Amino acid sequence: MRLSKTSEYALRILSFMAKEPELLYSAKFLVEKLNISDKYLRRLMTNLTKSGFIRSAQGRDGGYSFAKKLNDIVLADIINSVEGMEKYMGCVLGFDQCSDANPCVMHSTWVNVREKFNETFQNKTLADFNFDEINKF
Amino acid sequence: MRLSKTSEYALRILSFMAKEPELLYSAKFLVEKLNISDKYLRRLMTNLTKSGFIRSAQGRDGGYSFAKKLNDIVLADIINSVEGMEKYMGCVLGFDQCSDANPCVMHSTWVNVREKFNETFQNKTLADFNFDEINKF
DNA sequence: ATAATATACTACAATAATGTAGTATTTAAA
DNA sequence: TTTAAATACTACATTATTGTAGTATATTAT
Repeated sequence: MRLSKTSEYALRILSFMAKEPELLYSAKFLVEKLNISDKYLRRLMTNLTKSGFIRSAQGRDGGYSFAKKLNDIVLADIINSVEGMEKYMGCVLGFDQCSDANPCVMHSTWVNVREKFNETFQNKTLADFNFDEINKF
Repeated sequence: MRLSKTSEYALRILSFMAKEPELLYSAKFLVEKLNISDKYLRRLMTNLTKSGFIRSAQGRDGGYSFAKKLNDIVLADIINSVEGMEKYMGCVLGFDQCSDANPCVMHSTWVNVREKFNETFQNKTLADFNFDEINKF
């Protein structure tokens, strides 16, 4: 029930950009706004660019902008691009061999919770958030 | 959507003991069965004893047994005793200041997922698992 | 040309989480 | 009284995650 900083940051960056999806955002500007260290953010931007969510414009006045429509950017795909959803889909008791066919005692209970997460992240895109409401972050 | 090893182990130990809740389990036996290092397990047992889930019988032929009825052992309380549920209840974007009153853009979506986890762990006790089924772990 | 901004590396530092080692003491069955 | 098994510490080792530093090169508006 917690994502890694890497996943948090990736979502934080893209959801921030999604508020004004037509703009071009410099790494410098994002660093100032999002409280993420410069090098860490740039490393993530490289991943997100390679994964095709954003494109980079090099040279003076360059920066990053969306390479896809917001409704084509699925949250689970963002996680996958920076570290992989599987990381979050393991057995609650930590048994590697646990599966539907070979379940631990808490398997069905946990699958229930886990699928709520998975479905939400598979079904939500960046277009599904209402940026007009008074959201501070 | 992932618990720490500490939480995993605590649940692993207690759910193992719950299969035969009347028995006394030595630390040595649990270590052999559960693939958790000796010192780490003992440290956890001390926590779980202090929290009142189990009691320790010292001396020769000692070990651990339940100090409560299984239906009084709530999963969330186990997590709380070893590290705290709050750890799993934070903002998905990692904003400390994010709250119902002061939400991030993904707040309502995340609360939805988070509460599924929270409710499940607040409502399930060790008595709610069917140990008669063919669960390998 | 210069300046701002990007890419692409490599390497190291700091912190948090997990795991291991050791030593001394207490308890209670046999 | 001996012994197995507990408590209660302290300290260190390993690994993973997160964060920082530096250097070299490419791109494009001005």
